[in-house]
Amino acid sequence: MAKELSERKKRILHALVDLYITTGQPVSSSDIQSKYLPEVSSATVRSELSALEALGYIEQPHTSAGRVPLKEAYKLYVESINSDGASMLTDRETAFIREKFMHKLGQVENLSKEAAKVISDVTNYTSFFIEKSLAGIKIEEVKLVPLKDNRAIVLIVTSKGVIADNAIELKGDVKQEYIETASRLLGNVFAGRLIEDMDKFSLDEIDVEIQGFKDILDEVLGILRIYVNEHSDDNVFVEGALKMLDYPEYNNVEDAKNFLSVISDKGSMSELFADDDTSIEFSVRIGKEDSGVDKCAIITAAYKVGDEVMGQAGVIGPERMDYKKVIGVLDCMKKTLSTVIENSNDNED
Amino acid sequence: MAKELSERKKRILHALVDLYITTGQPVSSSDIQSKYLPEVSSATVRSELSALEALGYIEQPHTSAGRVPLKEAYKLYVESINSDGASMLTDRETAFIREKFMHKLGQVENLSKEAAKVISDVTNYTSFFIEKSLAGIKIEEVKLVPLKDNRAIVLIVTSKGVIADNAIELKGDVKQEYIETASRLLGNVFAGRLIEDMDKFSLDEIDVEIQGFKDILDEVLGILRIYVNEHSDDNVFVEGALKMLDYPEYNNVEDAKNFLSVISDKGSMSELFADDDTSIEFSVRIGKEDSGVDKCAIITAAYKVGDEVMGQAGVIGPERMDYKKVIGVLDCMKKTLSTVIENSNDNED
DNA sequence: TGTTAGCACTCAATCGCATTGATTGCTAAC
DNA sequence: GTTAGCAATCAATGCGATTGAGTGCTAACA
Repeated sequence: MAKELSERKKRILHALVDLYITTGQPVSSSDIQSKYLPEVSSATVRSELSALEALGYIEQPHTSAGRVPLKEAYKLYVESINSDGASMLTDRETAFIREKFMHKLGQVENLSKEAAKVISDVTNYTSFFIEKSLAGIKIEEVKLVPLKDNRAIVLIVTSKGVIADNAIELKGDVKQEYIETASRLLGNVFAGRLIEDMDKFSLDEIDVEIQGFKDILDEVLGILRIYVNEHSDDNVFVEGALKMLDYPEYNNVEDAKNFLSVISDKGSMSELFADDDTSIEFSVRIGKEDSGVDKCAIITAAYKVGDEVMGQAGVIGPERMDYKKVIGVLDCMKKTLSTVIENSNDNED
Repeated sequence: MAKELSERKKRILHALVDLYITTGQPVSSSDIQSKYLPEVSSATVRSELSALEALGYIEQPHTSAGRVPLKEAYKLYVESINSDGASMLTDRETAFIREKFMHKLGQVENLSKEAAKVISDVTNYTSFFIEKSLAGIKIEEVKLVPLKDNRAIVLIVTSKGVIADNAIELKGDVKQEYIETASRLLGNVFAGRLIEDMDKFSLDEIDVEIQGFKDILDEVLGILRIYVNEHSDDNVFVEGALKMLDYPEYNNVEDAKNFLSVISDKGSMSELFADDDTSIEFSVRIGKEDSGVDKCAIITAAYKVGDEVMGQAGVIGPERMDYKKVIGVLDCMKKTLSTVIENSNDNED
């Protein structure tokens, strides 16, 4: 990438990618000339294309075919879109996204899934949403609720819902008073803490009036730890996985199968994005060889509430995808989601 | 089906299906003759095949090709397997299934999912498990747990876990005594009832000491109803969906896509089996035209605990699938699962 | 009457070959 | 530096010939 390309080369490259994105076919010099550069001849375009090919931006599938963009060409194309800045969605599309979420207030449960669905619906590509599942969830209260037969339930109220999985066994004499003291104590110890910290939290720090309650504190901590371990995997929502099969790039069963198997495995999905730099707003990756989703481009956006990264949303599509639109949708979704979340936080408090 | 086929016709038909299942190619008269009926000539087989074709058991894709079984042929084939009775699994396979579940005791949570996975792993076909989600779940206790700020949580303990989703707002003065009475009352009213009945349960039947508690009873009933509505859909677990793409029947993207879209939609899956007669142990359906999974055979088994149908497990594969093995696996799974469930019930009580 | 060998017939699949058409690279002129 | 013109290239398409697997039919046989 040493030198800057001439302005005309840039225009030709941009035109080529544009055409290739819409048609999926190798682009000929005359296509470019007639639709994008009527002021010069196709022969001129041809010589420019030769140069661009030598520079590694494009290639020919075979001698008598048009040109196809390579990764470097896409990168340049995406850059130019990003710097463009104009809104890339129609009003109708923006409205569609807004509307989908505005009446979803309160049901934060499936927000991520819904977001993935909307992204996929609007873009017509496969989309995903990776939710950092435990980030920022705070314990509000801990209660001990006695049941029959000397059993009790530990009720853990968090900022995002109630955990009340396990019934625990209480030994010996269970007085009302014991329950109350234990409840109060549990509240004191755990309330206000982040649930994700429970993994490395130690009871040694606390030693106020735990005579006789050590067991139960241990048990609750155990429950919390199990919960953290079981839920620490990121939640991955994939929507529209089958849409990829509509694009000719995946028109053979072998590739399709490979794509779907990566896409539907949460493990490999989390992995695929584990090393993403979430400080960057949008990241575009084109043709990550080793990933198993070869021949794909992946656009991701980091979603934050305050400074905390809540998750990543993104789109997986063919390299020749409609980058403008996708980035537009992710951006719109970002704004809409943060409005929704802020509102719902306000409502809750 | 008016007349019984001659013994030789049956043998030939069975041979044809056998061969077709393993090769996937049209079967010729000489194939059958050399591998299954060496005592006659291929010409004889040919005339028998002619007859079988006239009877609608088989057909030729084109004049100069071998024969391919039709639905009726498969049905007969499956019948003969069923009446066969011999165990159709290797010891190794049986052991594999057993082993997978024996150390899963207690984690009844994902049993259905795991079952589907094992079935798919052993058979190498797409498998599914449809779990009647609410069948037989009984409410054991209902408690009201006060939180801060005049809120409270309704804790519903069932035979299969705890429901504690919603915090409700209590109005006015909340005394300890009120909570206790309400808790007791809620227990009296709801304990012992089946959760699936809550949809049509009415409070009118009860009118003991509900002065002042009508509101809270209504609210709890509301929570239960919402729960029933949200969970009344059957849980559908599909495993190995992509395995179908390994078979040449689904070697074109269009069909593959169609298959996957049916398979991955819980709604259409439940629908597909809604009208199944669950009193039959195994049901085999070959080529259900209208279902969207054309060109498939579906084998299902009903899973019961006592008399209650807990779910249906099954396999979806190409019509020419290894019926012996699949039925064997479903049968083995059936036995293994009922052992596991009985044991885990014993442990619990 | 059922079975068999032999042979002609059929037809999908494959191969080879010529044709087409899109597109380029090159060259010579502007 | 740009352009028109032209030969060269090569995937794709179409078409006819060939192949071969497999059948159906017929006549002879047990």
